[in-house]
Amino acid sequence: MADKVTIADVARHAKVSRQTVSNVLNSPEVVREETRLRVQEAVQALGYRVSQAARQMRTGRSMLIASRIEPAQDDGINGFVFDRYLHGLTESAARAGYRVLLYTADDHDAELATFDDLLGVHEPDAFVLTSTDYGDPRTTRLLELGIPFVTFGRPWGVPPERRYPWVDVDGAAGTALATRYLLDAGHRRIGFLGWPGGSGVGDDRRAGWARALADAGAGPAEIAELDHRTDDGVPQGEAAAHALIDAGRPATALVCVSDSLALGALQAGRRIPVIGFDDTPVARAVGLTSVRQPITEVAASCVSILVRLLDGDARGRGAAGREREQNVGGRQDAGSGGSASPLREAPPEQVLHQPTLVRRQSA
Amino acid sequence: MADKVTIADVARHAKVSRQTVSNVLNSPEVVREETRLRVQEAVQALGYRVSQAARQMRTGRSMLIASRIEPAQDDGINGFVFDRYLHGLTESAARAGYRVLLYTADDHDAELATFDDLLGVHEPDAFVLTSTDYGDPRTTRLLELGIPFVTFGRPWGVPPERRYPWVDVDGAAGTALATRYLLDAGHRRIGFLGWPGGSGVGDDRRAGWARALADAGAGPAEIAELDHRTDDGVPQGEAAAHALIDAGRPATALVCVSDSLALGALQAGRRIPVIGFDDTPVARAVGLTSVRQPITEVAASCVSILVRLLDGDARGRGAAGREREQNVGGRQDAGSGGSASPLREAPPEQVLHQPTLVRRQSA
DNA sequence: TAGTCCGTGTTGAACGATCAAATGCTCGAA
DNA sequence: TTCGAGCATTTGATCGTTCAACACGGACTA
Repeated sequence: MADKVTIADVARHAKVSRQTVSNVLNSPEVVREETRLRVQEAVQALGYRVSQAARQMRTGRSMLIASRIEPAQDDGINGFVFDRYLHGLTESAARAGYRVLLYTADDHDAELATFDDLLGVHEPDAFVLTSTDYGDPRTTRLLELGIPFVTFGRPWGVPPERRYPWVDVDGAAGTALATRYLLDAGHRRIGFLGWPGGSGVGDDRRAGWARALADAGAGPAEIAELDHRTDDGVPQGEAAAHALIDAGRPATALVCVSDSLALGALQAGRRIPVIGFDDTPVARAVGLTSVRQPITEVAASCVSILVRLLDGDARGRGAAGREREQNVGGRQDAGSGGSASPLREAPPEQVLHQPTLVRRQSA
Repeated sequence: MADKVTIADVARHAKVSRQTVSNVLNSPEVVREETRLRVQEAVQALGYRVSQAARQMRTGRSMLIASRIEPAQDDGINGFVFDRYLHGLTESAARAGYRVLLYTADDHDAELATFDDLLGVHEPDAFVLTSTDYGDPRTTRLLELGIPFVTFGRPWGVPPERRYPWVDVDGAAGTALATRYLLDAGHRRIGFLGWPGGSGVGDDRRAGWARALADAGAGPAEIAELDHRTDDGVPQGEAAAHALIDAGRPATALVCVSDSLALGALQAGRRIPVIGFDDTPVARAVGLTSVRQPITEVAASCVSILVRLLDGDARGRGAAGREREQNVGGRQDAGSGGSASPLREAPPEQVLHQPTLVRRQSA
C-alpha cells in the first residue's frame, strides 16, 4: 500500500521545507500554529513515519534499550520473575518510545564482549542489567564507556562513591512482612530457610526475618537456632524443613527465601505454615503463600530513570569524539569528586520498591 | 576509548578507497588477497565496526527480527515455554548476525497496529509469531505486506493454498509417547485430561493419546469414556481426575494436556501414574513425568528458515516501491497459482519437531 | 593491430533525516 | 530613512554506508 514516504514528500505536500516538517516533529514550539497544523495534516494523509535509521545517523540515538535475556534456568524460578520483568520493560519502554533489544551471554566476560559488539553495530542508547553480583565487572565497564544504564538489583558490595542508578525490591521488608504475619497468627518460633551467606539478595532477605523476630523479643541465640542455610532446590527445602521441624525445640512455622525451598518444606509433610518468596506459578499452583515483588513497577522505574538520563544526555552520542570523552569524565567526576560542572547532572537515582504478601492456603 | 571509526578511516589506514573496504566486508571474492589482508588488518587495528544505521539506510536491512513477548500469564505454564523459546531465538539469531527486537500487544488488533509502527520506524527484517490460532489475522497481514515471517505453531484451520513457513512440535506424537509408555507398564485404561475441543494444540494432543489407545485395541466407546475435557488449571485438574478415577470403570493412569492439569491430578491424592505436558519447573519440582518440547531446536529452525528467506530476499526491502509490490504479488502467487517466476522461490518450509518424555517419580 | 573482456580498484551520488547558518519578513527605535 | 532585533522558514552540508558507473592495465580474441 504505502510506498516509503520521506520527510521531503511531506514537505512537498504541505508546501513547506523539509526542515519545517522536522521542526513540527521535534520542536513544535518554533513553528507557527497554522503551519504546524498543515504539516500534521500532511503527515496523517501520507502516513509518514520517521526512519529511525536516518535519524540515528544524524543524532546518534537509536531508541533501543539493550537487555540480556538470561539462560532459561532449569529451576525455572528466577526465569519466571525475569519473564515478567522483561514484559514490563518492553511495555514501559514502548510507552516512552523505546524498544527493547535482546542479547545473550553465557558469562560476564562474554557479556563484556557483547557490549562492544552491540555498541558498535546497533548502538543501543542504554543498557539494563539484571542479577548484579559482588564486584560486577559490567557496571564498571559501562561507567567507563559512559553508556547510560540502570540495574535491577542493588550494587551489593560496591563502594558508595561509585554510584550508579538502580531499582530493586526491598527483600528484607518482604521477609519481615511474612514473619510479622506469622507472629500475628500467634507463632513464636518461626524458622528461616535461606541460602548460604554471601549472596546479597539472600542475606538481605534473611536480615528482614531476623529483624522481625528480634523486634518480637527473640534473642540472638534463638534466631541463630532458627536460621537454616542450604542451596536452592526442592529436595534441599524438604531436608532443611525436616531439620528445623524435628529439632529439639522445633519451629512451628517457616519463612523461605524462595518458592523452591518453600515447596520442599510443604512436601516435608508436617502441616505447619510455610511462606515462600517470588509468588511464582508453583506457589499459585500448590496454594503457597508467598511474597510478591512488584515487578511491573520495577520495570517502569527502570525505564523512567533511563529516559531521564537519556534526555539529559540528548546530544551526547552523536557528537564528536572529543566532546564525548569529556562527557564520560564528567559523569565519573560527578560521583566521586563533586566538582561543579557547567551542566549539572542530577545524582544517580535509586528506587526501592516494597513487596506484598499474597496469602493462600499454606499460611 | 575508541572514537567512532568510519569506513573512511579504515580506507585511509589501508591506503585504499572506501568502496574497497566495503567490498572486503561484503563480497571479499572480488578483492585481491593481498589487498584484502591489508584491509582486514586495518579493520582490526582500528577496531572498526559497521554502523548498522548507515548500512540500513542504504540497503534497507536492519538485521532485526521482531518478536512479541506475551503477557506473563498468571498460570505461568505457557510463560515458561515462551521464555525458553525467546532465549533460544535470541541465541540462534545472534549466531546468524541478527538481533531480536521485542514488542508487546494486548490483542490481535493492537498487534496489527504495532506491525505498522515497527515497520515504519525500526523496520525489522522479519517477524516471528507465536500461539497462532484459527483464522489468525496477523499472518494474513504479513503476507499482504510481503514481510518475511515464520510462526511457532501450525496454521490450524488455514486453507492449504495459503501456506507460510512454520515450525512446530508434534503434540500428538508426544501424548502417544506418554500413552505407549503407560501401556508398556501394563495399563489398559488410560484417561486423558484435555482442554475443550476447538483448540488446535489441544485437539492435536488428544488425538495422539486416542491413536495410541486405538492401536492397543481400545474401541471408540471406551476411548470416549476415558476422555475428559476441562479448562486449564490446577483445581480443574483435580476435579477432573476425581471424575475419571472414581468412575464406574476407573482409569488406572492419566495423560494430561498440560502440567497444570497434571499437577491437579497428582493432588487428587490417588497414587496412580500421571504424565503432564511441557516439562515446566512445576513438573520438575514435584517429580512429575512430562512431555518435553525441544524448544531450543524449534527456535533454531525458526531462525534458519528466516535467514534463508532473507538471503533470498536480499535486495528486496531497500528497493523502490514498484519493485516491492511486485514482490508481494509474486510471493502470494507462488502459493496459490504456481506460475513459474524468473527467480524461483523455494516453497515455504515447515518443520515438525519430535518431543521426548522426561521420566520422574509420577509415572 | 584493434577490439573486447576480465580482474581490480576508484569516484560521485544516494539513502532520509537533522544541524548550523542564512534568508526574508515585520516591527519599532534611532 | 535606516538599522537592528526577533521570528518563521529555508538552504546547504553532513552523518557512514553501499550502489552504479567508470577507469585502468593486461590478456585474449578476431
